[in-house]
Amino acid sequence: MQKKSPKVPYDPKTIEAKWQAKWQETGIYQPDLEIAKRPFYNLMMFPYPSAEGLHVGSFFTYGGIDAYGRFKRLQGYTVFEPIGLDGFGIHSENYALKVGRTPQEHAKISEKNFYRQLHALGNMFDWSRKLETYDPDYYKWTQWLFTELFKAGFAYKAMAKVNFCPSCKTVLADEQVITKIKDQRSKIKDSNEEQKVSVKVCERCETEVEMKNLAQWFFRITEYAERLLGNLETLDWSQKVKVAQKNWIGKSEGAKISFNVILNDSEGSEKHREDSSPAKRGQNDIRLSIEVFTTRPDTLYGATFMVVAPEHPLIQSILDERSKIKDQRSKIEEVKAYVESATKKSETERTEEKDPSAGSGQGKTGVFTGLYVTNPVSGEKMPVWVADYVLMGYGTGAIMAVPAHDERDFEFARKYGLPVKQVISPIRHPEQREGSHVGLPPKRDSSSSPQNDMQEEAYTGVGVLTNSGDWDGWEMPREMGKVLDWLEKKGIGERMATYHLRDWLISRQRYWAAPIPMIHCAACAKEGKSWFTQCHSERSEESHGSKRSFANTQDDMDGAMAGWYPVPTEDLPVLLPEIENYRPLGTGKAPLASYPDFYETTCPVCGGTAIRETDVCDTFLDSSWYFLRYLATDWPEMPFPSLKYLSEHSEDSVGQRVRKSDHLKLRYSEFSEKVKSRGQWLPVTSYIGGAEHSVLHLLYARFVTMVLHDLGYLDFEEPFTRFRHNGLIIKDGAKMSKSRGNVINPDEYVNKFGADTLRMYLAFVGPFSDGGDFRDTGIEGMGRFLKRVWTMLAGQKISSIAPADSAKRLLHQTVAGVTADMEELRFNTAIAKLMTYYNGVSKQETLTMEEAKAFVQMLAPFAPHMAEELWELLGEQYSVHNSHWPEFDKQYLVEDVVTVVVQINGKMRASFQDQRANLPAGRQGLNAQKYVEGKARKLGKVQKYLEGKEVKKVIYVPGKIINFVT
RNA sequence: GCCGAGGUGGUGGAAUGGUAGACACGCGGGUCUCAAAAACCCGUGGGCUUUAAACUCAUGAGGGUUCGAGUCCCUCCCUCGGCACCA
Repeated sequence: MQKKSPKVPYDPKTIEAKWQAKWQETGIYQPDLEIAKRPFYNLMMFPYPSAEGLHVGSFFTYGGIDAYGRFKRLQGYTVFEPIGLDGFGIHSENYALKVGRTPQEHAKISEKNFYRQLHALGNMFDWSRKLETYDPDYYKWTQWLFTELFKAGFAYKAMAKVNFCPSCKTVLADEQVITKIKDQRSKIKDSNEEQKVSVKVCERCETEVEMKNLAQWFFRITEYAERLLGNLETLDWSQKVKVAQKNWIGKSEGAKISFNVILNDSEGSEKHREDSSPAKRGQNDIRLSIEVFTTRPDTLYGATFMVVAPEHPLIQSILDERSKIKDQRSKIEEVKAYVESATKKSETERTEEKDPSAGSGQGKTGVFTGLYVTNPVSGEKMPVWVADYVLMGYGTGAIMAVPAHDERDFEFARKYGLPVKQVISPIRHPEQREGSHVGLPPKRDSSSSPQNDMQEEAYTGVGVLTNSGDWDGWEMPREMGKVLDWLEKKGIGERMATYHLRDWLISRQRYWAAPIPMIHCAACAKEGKSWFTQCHSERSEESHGSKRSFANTQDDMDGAMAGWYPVPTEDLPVLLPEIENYRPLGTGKAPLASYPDFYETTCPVCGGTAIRETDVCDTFLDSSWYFLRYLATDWPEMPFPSLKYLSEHSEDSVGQRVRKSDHLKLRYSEFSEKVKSRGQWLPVTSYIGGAEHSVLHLLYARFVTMVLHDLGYLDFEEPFTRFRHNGLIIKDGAKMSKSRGNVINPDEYVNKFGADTLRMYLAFVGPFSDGGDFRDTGIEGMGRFLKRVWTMLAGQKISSIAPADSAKRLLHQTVAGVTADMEELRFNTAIAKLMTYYNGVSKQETLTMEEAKAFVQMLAPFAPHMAEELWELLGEQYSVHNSHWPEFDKQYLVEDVVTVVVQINGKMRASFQDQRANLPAGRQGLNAQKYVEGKARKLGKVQKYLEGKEVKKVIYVPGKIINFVT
């Protein structure tokens, strides 16, 4: 091949500016959302605009996702690739505070910086449809979403023990609290030991969270626990993320069992009962039993005591009654003191003291309440204890303790000398060993012999029930169903599942977020009026006659939500006012609570004075629906393409009730077709983002989509058909952040090497789904590669003749390999194949047009600017991104099908088949003869060992059977 | 403790059960140059060997299945991520 130097040297700066301008000008990345053929919604998680701007990690992620989108585009899809900013939130607010600007001012600055960097990256973003969550045109609909959730009974305000970050001065959702293992000096006096302590900290600032009792807004995400779990199976998502969600939802199946409280064991309560009027007694009867949740109802006969959480309401009321009895007073005081101290402790303290793995002292604490319950199956009397190892927030807040078969109960029983009763005896399968279809052998065989009640530890393995009346001999857990049936038949218990998932705590006591669009009217509250009593009926059938029955929450809502009204849609958005002091207060109140101008308003129902909610929304609400908004950023009248919304708000909808709203001028006939067409983009075809959002954003987005579906606004219930996670680029083993001072700004690399080189380098350096530690050794190598490609293609005479067969084979094999890699987001190996291809092609005598074009097309996803320039130099029409991904012909993939047979003395000893096409990339250039011989040698070696003979020769004929002559 | 993902040269990392280390970085040598940089060419897991060929040992450790194992199975060790008094 003759090397000619190109007329122009490779100048990424000029090239990149030129093509970015041209893309913008021609609008090739702005698909018409209403006539798109083969729509492909290529979504990436929009960035949270921090002060430091994008770092190389974002280039790694966004560049990779864009490469995938461009690949899809070249495959003939109409790709919609939007971008925006998730700009509300603490991070920006803190930064604004630090530099003494308002968040609004800061947002403007960082917006400019982010969009500049995102432009420089050269992605095929549709810049005509960007959005920012702090834009009133956006958060108007975030607020609308809140009100819709409220109206459907999914939002409620309640007192709850919530996580509070003293540094961020706001409450946090459960999902925003993470457990950290810290090395800490022991808090125990006179101990200087370093010990590992697990601490609950704020996800953002890693400050240890406190528990506070505050009135907060929640979303009933728990209502959807079962569906969120069940649907996971149907989703094409990274396994990793599915597992994380499954764990977070944390379903355990078991039974709810009622235990009757024994009241006649003391005169006092007997007397109390006699005093009671029949009506009051009826009330008492409800309180006379305590429900527990257990996953091991089979061990019910082994339940020897009961433990309730310190916060358990039942215990509180029973204590109140008992305190009337004189001789119980000291007991009561003891219990009260315990409950008080336990509830005061932080979650961390509670677990810290009792976590045996933390190495600290004698585990669990608790006190006897003086109460007894009856074991419903054995009839035995069981003392009721209160202990903080039982959590109010899980199950029913009360457990039946089966010390023989539960490690925690065992520990507690041993400490307080409570009885232990063995009811499971391990199965010994002597001859079952082989065909055993029943699970595992007992975990510990050394430990507890079942006959011995003086156990050393709890036996939690499988086994057969003993000492259990009718149940004796049933095998657990295989025959658990029999136990449940039995309990349900007798009315003692019923099947029940509990979930780790808690309701989504949505309110925040900060400033830079969407105000919660709720109004509280004290006058209405007094009269017990609420939105549910005043406004609900008028829209109940049409709006909420969905699949879900709202009846169960309805009653609660009427009472608990007295005085609360959502801001009417036509009054949205509730604008976030620019206030002077937006610093968080730390009092449990938000900054807006200091601004009467903001919160003073009138009641939408009675017209009296009322107060706005001053808490703001969790920013995860902003991001839970943004992918819907991208499709309607040009529609101020509608949150997202939704026929239901349109029909409710249009003025001339056929067969629909006409709604008169001054600001809504939608015409049904005009919009319905558009809405339908745009709806074809949903659900999102491909979503790619960080795995760190497994249980935050991704779960919330699923929840919100499900609600919108059930309310009729969407016709699908899962937002993201396919989700893949990208890896995280870290620096020196830690996440990049300004506080750590390890942020790598991509700007300098873009300036020095160009965006193409940086994109390609980042994509090449490691697997997309893993990420890794950033280092720039080797980026020059990628620069060299692109320069060489440039030199070859820009300076070379391209021959118009068809490539030779061997060249064609190399090309088609590369195309096949790269195509497969792109589909699976294996960008690093795709690029390696392109480099191998270059190495092969650069040694050829001539480069044909077919080869050059295909090469440029395959390069285009990674180096989009340079590919455009080369495409032009090849004399092709703008744009390479409008061309078509190269095809490959299978006939070139299968070079030789060889069957190798090893025969010794005419007897077949071994065989294998091999197709050159199936060889991995690096081996495709190998000489077939050599390859087969190499394998044969190995085979021969084995035969030599077996037969003592030597393989002397290999006969190899392409496409034919090979015989080894011995 | 439970769940998940891993452990391959000096480095990042390749390998549908079929020549382990593709591709790249780095390093060594060379061409060009007064010299350097750039560019280009050659080499580059260990052992053995002047070189080459050939041989041989190598994918955390140890077993197993197979004609053949980095890949599949079992046991163990280690690293990273998630969850955790969840009844």
